[in-house]
Amino acid sequence: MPTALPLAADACCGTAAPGLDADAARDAARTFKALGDPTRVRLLSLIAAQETGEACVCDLTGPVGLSQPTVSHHMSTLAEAGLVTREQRGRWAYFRVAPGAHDLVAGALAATLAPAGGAR
Amino acid sequence: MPTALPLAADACCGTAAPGLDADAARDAARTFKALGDPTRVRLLSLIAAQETGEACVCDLTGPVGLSQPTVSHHMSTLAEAGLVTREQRGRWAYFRVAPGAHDLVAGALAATLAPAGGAR
DNA sequence: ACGACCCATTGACGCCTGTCGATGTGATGC
DNA sequence: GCATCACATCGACAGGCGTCAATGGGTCGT
Repeated sequence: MPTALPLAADACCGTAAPGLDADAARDAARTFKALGDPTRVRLLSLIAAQETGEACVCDLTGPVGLSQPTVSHHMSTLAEAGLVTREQRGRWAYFRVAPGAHDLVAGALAATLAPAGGAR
Repeated sequence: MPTALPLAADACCGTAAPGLDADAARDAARTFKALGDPTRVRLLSLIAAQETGEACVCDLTGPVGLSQPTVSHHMSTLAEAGLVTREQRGRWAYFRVAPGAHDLVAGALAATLAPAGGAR
């Protein structure tokens, strides 16, 4: 719309190094956003804390104190973010922390804090 | 509401290891939530990409293409999360990535994925 | 075959959040 | 002193998100 003026970048503003491009930022934010809810953090930690490394939904509704559809919804979010994997085994759906979950988050963090690769 | 039944946790649900407590989960989620927006990720990466390691608001409004109040609001969010520090120097406010920003996020991640400390 | 069970999906509701324009507060420069 | 600049705050609005009750779709046991 009609904001053609550059808004007076006078004394300040040297326009130096550009950070992440919009795509990379959106990607990193999507990963972080999936962890941006206390319930999801708790769900993920619950799964990680299991001896077997896996848990079904009915294992999780109790500890978090939420309804089954809500937990299912959160698990969908986590799965879509690539943080957990879902395996349908018979009647139950077993979730486990995705193998690359840690690297996924760590990578997003590294990309954010060291956009130039750290070696520039 | 007559829902006195415990909802029948029959075959499944062994109630095994408890993950993070609610407080720790809320704390970790708060950190991740601050990074859960593409704009904030970009702002953070922009600051980190500066040669001097610092940037003022007017350095940031241009690259992200948002209004000054919006950028200021996001910076407040990042500062409140402990990810950036604000230093008022004369007329300008210089932001830089907080010294412990990386550890803050990495710690939250570790707490989430290894609630038992990995050694339990 | 039928009921019981686990889970996902749908529809709806309230709150939180990202965004902007307008205004206020300090500091700088003439 | 007064205009100008940089930034924060306020008020308002739209969209997204978390939550639940109700329903549907597979699977196991009898």
